[in-house]
Amino acid sequence: MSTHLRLKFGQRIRQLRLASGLSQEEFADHVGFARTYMSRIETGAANPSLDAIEALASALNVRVAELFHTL
Amino acid sequence: MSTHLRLKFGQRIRQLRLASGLSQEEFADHVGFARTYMSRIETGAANPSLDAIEALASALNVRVAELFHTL
DNA sequence: ATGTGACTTTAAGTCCGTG
DNA sequence: TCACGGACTTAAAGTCACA
Repeated sequence: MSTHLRLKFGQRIRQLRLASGLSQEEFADHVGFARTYMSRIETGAANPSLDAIEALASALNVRVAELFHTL
Repeated sequence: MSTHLRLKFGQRIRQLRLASGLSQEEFADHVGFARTYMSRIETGAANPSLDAIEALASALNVRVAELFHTL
């Protein structure tokens, strides 16, 4: 039940989102997610599906594998 | 709505599961999933969560990033 | 040994708000 | 601008029967 990965994943998403210069809400709109859901993803509270992970990677212009390289 | 990734992900899981010499049912037991759910994952019908993906990687003794390297 | 349909239970994901 | 909560709605997760 390790929430490690969710936490690290969220931190990674935030890192890349900040690098893109977007606010959480702007980015959420871009991905097509609710802003509250983006918050929960970045804080590690959410457990996103593969489709959701793919949407995040796509919005960040990186491949899914790159989201996990550092973890 | 691209199911591409789910399909490719399922194929990758099946590839690694077969390489380990386990049947779908044996592997499902090892991961802690229902056999029918494993079938859906491998066929791309299921949209597994990050926690589920982590459990699969763990059972296969690979890092999550490795599951996505080839996709 | 695997895929699928029909089903129930749990959690993902949305939308309203607050500090 | 973001974290967090409550009350939703939709889909993931798991069970069972059958081909």
